[in-house]
Amino acid sequence: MGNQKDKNTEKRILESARHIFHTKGFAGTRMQIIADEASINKAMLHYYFRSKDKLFEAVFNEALEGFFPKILKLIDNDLPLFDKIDKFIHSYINILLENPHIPGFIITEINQNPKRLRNYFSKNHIEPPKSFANQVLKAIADKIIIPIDPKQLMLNTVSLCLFPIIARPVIETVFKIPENRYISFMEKRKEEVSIFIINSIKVK
Amino acid sequence: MGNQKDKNTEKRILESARHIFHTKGFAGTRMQIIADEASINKAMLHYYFRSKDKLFEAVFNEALEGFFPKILKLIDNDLPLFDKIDKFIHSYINILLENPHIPGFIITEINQNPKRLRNYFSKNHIEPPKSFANQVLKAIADKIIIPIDPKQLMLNTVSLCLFPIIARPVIETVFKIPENRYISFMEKRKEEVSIFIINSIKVK
DNA sequence: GTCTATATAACGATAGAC
DNA sequence: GTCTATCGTTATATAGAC
Repeated sequence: MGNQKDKNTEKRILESARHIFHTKGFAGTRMQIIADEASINKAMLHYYFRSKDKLFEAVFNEALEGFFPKILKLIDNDLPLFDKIDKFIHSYINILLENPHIPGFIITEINQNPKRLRNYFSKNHIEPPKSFANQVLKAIADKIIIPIDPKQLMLNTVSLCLFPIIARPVIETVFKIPENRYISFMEKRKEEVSIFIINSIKVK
Repeated sequence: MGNQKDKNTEKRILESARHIFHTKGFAGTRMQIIADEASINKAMLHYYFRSKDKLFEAVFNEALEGFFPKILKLIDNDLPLFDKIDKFIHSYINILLENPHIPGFIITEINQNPKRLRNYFSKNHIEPPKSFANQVLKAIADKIIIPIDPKQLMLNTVSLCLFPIIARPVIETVFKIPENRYISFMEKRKEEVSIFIINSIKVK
């Protein structure tokens, strides 16, 4: 049926567009390449999405909506602080290994147009999680961890997980890690980062 | 004199090309924009650098040569481990604040063509610093620090310094840090990162 | 909805006058 | 060495047949 075919074509276009935009960025993407990868005609892209800008917007919004809420959810639970951090790191790196190109894509495009993210955050009422900050401050008051700015702790955790994903080819070259061993390097890293962070803040 | 004017023009072109390539990347850069910013004609770009590729190569190689050697030098000294790490973090963040677009530029372009960096490393015989790894292993043996893979320690340190520079607009939005307070946020961060790392590895 | 063919604009690059 | 004018290509986008 027509309806069925529509969906399949639109889906195929979005899949290809995702792949190309994520890896090449907006400026590096050619509509022809997306069409080729979807095994359809270039004109179909415009039939379904009107313009390159509109197609990009679909892919970009999808990336934002599939990423930030998922991550903020990871620290929205009642676990004790150390368990929460440990679980966050493991889940976060898992998500990153499944979507290795999303963070670099978002950062690159936001660098080109910072307004985009601010609009998204204000439109969807996304807030930095106060519950986590309060939990950290309470742990400090209870002498469970040493004094630390919750923002810096959060940023440290994200940095340690995210940077090796974004800069993978650079790190492979500098540390001479073969391409096929990088996944296991990151698997091992989950535990190392978790220990590293908890060690740093724990009162002994 | 002709010679004097040559140098000035070539220099002006390179300055503009640097700025545009660093912020927009290769695919996002237009020769016309570089010419406009240098207040010269587009034809001059080709007179001095033949093609967009050649001009890019000049800017890119300059970025590599001005960055990796400078950083590797920061850990090539006889300081005790904790002093070395502390000094590295302060100097490294200083360099990054002076050249905030270089790391993102290098990472983006290397992601498009990983061979480039491998060629640069092998051609210039750049090696991961063994002296640092040995110093870490000795500190572990001497029970000064807890057991940790030197590569992971190095990667952790770089991640904590570099990621906030690369992802600046994202972090500003997520943590609601005003643009004009980001520099002081990073200034403060120097000390926090230093404490964070040394806390994590120190035997108490 | 899907294709081919084509319009239109932008970009990199060159020719030629000064 | 510097400019204007222009060529050749490639990119996005549309028209029109099926």
